Amino acid sequence: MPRDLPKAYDPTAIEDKWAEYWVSERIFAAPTPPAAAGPHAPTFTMLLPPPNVTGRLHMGHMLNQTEMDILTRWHRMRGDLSLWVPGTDHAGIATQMMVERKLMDEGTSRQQLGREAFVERVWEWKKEYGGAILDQMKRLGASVDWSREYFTMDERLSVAVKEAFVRLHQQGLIYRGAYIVNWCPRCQTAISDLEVVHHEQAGKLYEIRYPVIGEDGVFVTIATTRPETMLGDVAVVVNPTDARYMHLHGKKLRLPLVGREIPILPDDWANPEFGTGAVKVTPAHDPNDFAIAQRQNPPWRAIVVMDETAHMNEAAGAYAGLDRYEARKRILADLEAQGLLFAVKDHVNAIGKCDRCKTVVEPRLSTQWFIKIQPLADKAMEAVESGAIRFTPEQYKKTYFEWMRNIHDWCISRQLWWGHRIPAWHCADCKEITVARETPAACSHCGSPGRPKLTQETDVLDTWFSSGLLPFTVFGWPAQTPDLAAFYPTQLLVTGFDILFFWVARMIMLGCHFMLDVPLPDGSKRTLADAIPFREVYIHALVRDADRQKMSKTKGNVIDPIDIIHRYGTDAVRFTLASMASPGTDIAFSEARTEGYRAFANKIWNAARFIFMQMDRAKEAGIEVTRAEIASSPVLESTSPIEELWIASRFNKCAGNVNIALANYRFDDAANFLYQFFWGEFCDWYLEIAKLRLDFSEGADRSTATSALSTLLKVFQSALRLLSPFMPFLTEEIWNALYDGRPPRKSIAVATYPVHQERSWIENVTDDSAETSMRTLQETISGVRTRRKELSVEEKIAVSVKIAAVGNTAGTIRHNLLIVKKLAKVKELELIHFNDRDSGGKYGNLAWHTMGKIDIFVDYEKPIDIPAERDRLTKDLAKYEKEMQSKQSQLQNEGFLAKAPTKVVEGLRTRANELTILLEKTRAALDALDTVESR
RNA sequence: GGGCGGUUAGCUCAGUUGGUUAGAGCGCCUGCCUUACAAGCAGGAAGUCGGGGGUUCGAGUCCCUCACUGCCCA
Repeated sequence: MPRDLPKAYDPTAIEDKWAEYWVSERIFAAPTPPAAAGPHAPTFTMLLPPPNVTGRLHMGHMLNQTEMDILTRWHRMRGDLSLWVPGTDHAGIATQMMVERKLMDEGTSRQQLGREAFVERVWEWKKEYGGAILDQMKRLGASVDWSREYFTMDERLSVAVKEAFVRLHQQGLIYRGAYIVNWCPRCQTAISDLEVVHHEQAGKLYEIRYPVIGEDGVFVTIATTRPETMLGDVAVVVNPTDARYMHLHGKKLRLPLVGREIPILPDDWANPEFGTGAVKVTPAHDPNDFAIAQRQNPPWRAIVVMDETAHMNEAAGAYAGLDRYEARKRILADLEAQGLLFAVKDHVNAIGKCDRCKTVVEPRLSTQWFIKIQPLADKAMEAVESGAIRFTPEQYKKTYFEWMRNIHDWCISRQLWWGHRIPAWHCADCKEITVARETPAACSHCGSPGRPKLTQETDVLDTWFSSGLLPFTVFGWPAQTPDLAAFYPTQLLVTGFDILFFWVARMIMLGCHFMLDVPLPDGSKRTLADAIPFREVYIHALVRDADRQKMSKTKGNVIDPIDIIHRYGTDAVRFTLASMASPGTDIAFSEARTEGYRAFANKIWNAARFIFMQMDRAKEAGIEVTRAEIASSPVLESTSPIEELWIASRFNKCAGNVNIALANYRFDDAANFLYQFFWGEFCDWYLEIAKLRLDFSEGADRSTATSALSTLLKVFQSALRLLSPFMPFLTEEIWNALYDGRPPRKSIAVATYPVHQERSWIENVTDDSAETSMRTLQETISGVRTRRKELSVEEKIAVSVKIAAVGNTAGTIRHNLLIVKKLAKVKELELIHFNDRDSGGKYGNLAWHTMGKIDIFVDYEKPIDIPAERDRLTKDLAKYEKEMQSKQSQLQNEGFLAKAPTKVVEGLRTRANELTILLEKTRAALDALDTVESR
């Protein structure tokens, strides 16, 4: 491991190397704790929301994984048994589509291949391309346990899915029946409510006249947005209170174009305000109409007028074979010709499209499998209500309850070939269904032999059914494995709100349902609080582009994380996402910020270079800090140099803050604390001051230099550990280099995470005193620098300075004269007593800057820019006067004095006193200017 | 139609149970190649906290209202 690092940080040169190292060395493998060994370290377990096998890494994944990785690395370094389980999802529709497209290119189709061969082809496809997204994950440095990688179609998971289905069926929670479902005519399968996206579209509302039978020239005019479905009408309903139609209750209508007689019925669904108040009822093609038909319990049957591809079927008579939209045109033309099209009005209606392929969904009556969801939802609500599962941000709890309360039975069957085939067999003899774990030998109803008589259900299960089981199936359920005992319930789920219902809610429902039956490791009965799949849910926001636009392929504003990583490095991208990830707020991903954080990485890189240079210089002088010493904590005493006491104190506070921030999912705060510490404190002040002692040349005080270097190394390696979960690559590289390639652990990722307790570094000193003193020095140095700038003193020129300060402050400056002189470029520094200062007289010919407790007089022979100086002072004066006014009015307010806490009142008084001095001095300075001018 | 958010510096965002002078990054202005870093250093400017009203000694923060805007569900 060479210590001669290149001048500029080049992430590409190191990241691949470490990504591979972590995987090949199995740094992140979490072994099953031995069952008999009694209590083990606390576990931190998390499931990776499985990406689709067809997927490619996008910014959302990267945010999600960055957050999970930071948390996992944090827990791991804190000593928890940390397990992050990766895997992919077989994504029924998406994957099937992908392979079908390929087959089309080859001039064949899945129908030609047949089911078995097709599924074989999908497996081949998966083998070849399915690992792409996980390979991308490896590049991110995601600290998952690769030995536990799963795929939802794996044999062991398939067995579990079957088991879950059979149990639910036995429990009467799965039923099969003819209901209206969302049907995608392109995918040719049923899809669940959640897979339909609604959006508004400008459409038309057609008013059509249905003749009343037996009353010549009398019509009921119905309003519909989808006239083609009228072919399947079985009734017209009107609101029972609607006076316009009361006399027609029980009468019949002649359905135009078809000629069928249909009844007029009263039903509350009909809204007198909407359209004409009369609603046609097409139970086979509209969910509301289906509900009406069920309510009305009619003697007639629903009439399906379209086929699976949304073309009109033979029931549509003359329109058979037409596409639904073509049929609409023809029907409208025919109605018009017959004078039955009463009106066409503009109308905005919400239409549902297939989430996957964006085809307009056709509600369709078909036979499907459903889960009776209410019993599961009840437990799932209780789990959250009782606080067993906690949401962050909390507001998502409301959304969750809202959905759970209005939940509908879940259609879990899909007319696909790729997926978990439903373990049910149809009997050719008795038409009954046998549900079983294995292919049954005989029909469980009539006993007909399996082979020729029983055929397996062709439908497969919704992909989300299997992913909903993952929190326990990945650990071996239904078997009671040591893994399940050790790792269930998992601690946390990190995900986007877009799958709150799809996945999160279903995991909670299924977890609470199935795991309640699994006893706890000690054999006792499990309660709901331990049946839950995870104890916390952290929901992150959406990653948008820099202009807050949603990323989409059509807009062409998709940011490819891999591309960004190539340009800025993984660490910088991770840090960007972390720093912007404040709960509940979407992230407008800004390259400018990534650039800034690449600069941050570079800053640390160069701090490392500087430190290594010092080590080399020390070595040349025969001084070597041992690896063991670097790895230890600094030992500081009250006599230690101020910058060491200070940086130790700041580091402790930073460590404390970062830990607290992470515990609260405040990735943004954590990132900002680290940024501020490394750059604003460690580099800007500590390193600069430490330089004054780091002199290993002949004749220099080598013990001082050695001690300074030793502390520097210790603080630096501690800080690297603190940063590591956020910038794992950079810190790994530098940490290894720091130990000359022989670090105390295999990876910084398994080193100890700093916590606030390292305050014991400075047991003998109150850190506050160090911080107060250091603040004085910083203010003094900044004050001189500001004053130098105001006077346009060239940076190279060292100036003479007089400083007037009160007791403690003066003492601090006196004890650290060298620091002030070096950092503020001062050649002579004279401390004068605060009371001796005389702005108008003694030092009137010197420029000065005032800060309330410290007055700084910079001696500079160049003439003062009087107008500029007057401008500045006048501005200051106005500012102080304004503030003083508000302070005084508050201090004169009796209500305030009586009711405000003493601390606040005292603070105000102190500030008022300070302002008095500032005002006085500013006025005096202005007067002095006049004097100077008049000379 | 029902529900939930958001509006703070030029941009993107923090701002805890109401409390002293509202913060950060990027950008902007000025000056520096001070050998760890120009992906840098030093200094600086910039906000009537969406409008209005109320509660309070005190409101970016709590309440009401209006405007604009985003999302979820139907």
